[in-house]
Amino acid sequence: MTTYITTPIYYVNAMPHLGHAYTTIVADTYARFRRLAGDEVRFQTGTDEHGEKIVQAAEREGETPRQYVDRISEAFRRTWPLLAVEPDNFIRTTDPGHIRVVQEILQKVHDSGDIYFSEYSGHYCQGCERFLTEKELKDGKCPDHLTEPAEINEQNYFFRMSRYQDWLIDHIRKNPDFITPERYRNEVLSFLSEPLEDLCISRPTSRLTWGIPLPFDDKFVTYVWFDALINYVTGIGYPDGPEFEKYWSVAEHVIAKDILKPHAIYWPTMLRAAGLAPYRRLHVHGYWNVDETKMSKSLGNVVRPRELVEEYGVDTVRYFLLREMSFGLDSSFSSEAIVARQNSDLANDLGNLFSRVLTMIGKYADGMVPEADPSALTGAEQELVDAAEKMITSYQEAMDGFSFHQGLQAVWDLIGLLNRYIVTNAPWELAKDEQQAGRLRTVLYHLAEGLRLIALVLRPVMPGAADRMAAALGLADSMAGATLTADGRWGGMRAGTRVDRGPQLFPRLDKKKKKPQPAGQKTRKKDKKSRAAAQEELPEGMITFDQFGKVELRVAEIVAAEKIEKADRLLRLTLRAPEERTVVAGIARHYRPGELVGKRVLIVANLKPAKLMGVTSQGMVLAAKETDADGNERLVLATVDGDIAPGSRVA
RNA sequence: GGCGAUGUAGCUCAGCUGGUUAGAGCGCACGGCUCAUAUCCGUGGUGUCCGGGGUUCAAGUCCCUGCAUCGCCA
Repeated sequence: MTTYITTPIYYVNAMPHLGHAYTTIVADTYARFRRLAGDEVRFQTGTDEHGEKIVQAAEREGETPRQYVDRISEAFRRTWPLLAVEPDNFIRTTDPGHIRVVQEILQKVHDSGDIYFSEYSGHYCQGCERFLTEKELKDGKCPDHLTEPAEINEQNYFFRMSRYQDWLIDHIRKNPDFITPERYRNEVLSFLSEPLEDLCISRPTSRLTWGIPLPFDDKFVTYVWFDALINYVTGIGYPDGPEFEKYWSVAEHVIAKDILKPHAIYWPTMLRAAGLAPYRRLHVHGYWNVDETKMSKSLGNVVRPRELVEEYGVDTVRYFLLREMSFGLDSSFSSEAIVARQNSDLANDLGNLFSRVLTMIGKYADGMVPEADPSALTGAEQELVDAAEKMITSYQEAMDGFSFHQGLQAVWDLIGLLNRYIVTNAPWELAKDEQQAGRLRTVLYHLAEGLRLIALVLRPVMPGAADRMAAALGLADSMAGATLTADGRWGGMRAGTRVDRGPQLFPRLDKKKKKPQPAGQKTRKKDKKSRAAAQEELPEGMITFDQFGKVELRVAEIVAAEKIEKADRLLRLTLRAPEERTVVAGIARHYRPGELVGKRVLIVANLKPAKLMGVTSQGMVLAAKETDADGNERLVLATVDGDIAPGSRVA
């Protein structure tokens, strides 16, 4: 059996965050799981590097697009080892091999008549990198970017996607697991119940040059999605590499729900038009909310994988993400939740189980796994063996269906049973009685064997911790090449194996140890008593709801903006909130005055006025600050998600 | 506005094609053990299964309707 698993290639206009980390860890875990099941596996990730937004981002950073994409792509590449993610291939859409294949496919689809030239006019939004329909506009502006789209009348190439609509509907209906979980399959079918429009796949070079030139018309470059999706086949050597034959028929993609449409609709129809088979499965997951709200730059609650690993360790992070989220649904991320998982699941249940078993083998069996005494077997052992085999089966089913949380639950059921088995059989009592020596050896053997199976199935999820478990069990060498078929059944532990307790697998974490919370998070409702208590011993860096309430935040509309002479980072803004006021903001390096007018921003309205470069500032504009790996700062104004009157209070 | 999903214990969620006193984990309370990372084991409680109608011998589970939240589409 073979497996080909991919993550999306990540758009390099932002640094890696929790969402990227989750998708990639899922794919890595699945790759490791399939290898454990005996498959030959190919796992690919990479970066998507063309398009207008990249050009703009590069400009902001004062770099050429090439320098910029090299830098960010490298940041992604360097992130994966921190998460114990080991892809077989890291593809970039700026790789010459990829570019060549994209052009070949375009030519092929063009030759077969599925690409045509047509005139198009409409409202083009730069932020969205696409034309907006009349109905999408709000007050003549793009609802997402609050900017007025440009009226553009241009000629472009279109992919005849509509031609494959019926085929696609049929294919999805006939293959229930083509798109999973089911909710997303339904969503796609519902979308397909309306006539599909053809896809505009070109951008004129007059507007954009950072892209792959169309092979049949050098006055155009390729639309990013038509370019990016093709990475899944170029990465395995399409058209004539041997790997392509081997892996394409079993291709599985993992994505987040925001890019469902390109993957469920554009991509299969593109493949069909190019004469290629569709991928086998598409796995769609939800979002991580951070402290109950969406993760976004403007809220300043973006979670960085590097920081997580530094704080909790890679195994805990992987375990938490896979255990906490029901694949497909949204989930909440918080430091409390991860600490709770670490302490109760990893330290108390699993870590402590290893510790107590290994100590007892040390004390009662000279540190060597004893041989079970067949004459001392009871129903308890049978129950344990049955449960272990059942665990392996449900684990495999769950992992294969991307139900990682259920797979882990099955493992923890066995961990619970082993802990109970210890208590009911009380080896410390057996050790006191010579007559019970056979019984003691039997119990200890069964415990060691249970641990072996647990270490085995945890390898895909927590590779590092599983290695440490294997080492403690004296199985460091044999575990490395283990498979579920050969080693996933009861009885693989050899009597006489020397065990070594080693250091704690998972230390307990102090619950109070916690980062300062980002501003704006919801305060938990508490009764009066505990709220009063909270005031007395407030964790460092936290404020009470009342204290927060003293800050008067408001929405303000920027009506004018101009540079302040001699100050290279200050702008004088005239705001309506709803009264007119002047605010000095240190954003001159990040925004040009012209692009600010009309924006609705958030301000602190009751800040004591202050003079900056001779101008009195009546308040403060909120912006999120980001510092990248190289220490470059970037400011993004905090704004509101929708149309609301200037002066509205923010609470 | 159209389509869809979700709404179950303090929290996070399981409950397949309707069938005995509605479940798990965490948290909480009490008890037990001592091999163990103040860990583990046992016991316990609370639920208008979102509201309102209906079908049925029987509904958290099906139908209608309302509310709330979210998503996709326009």
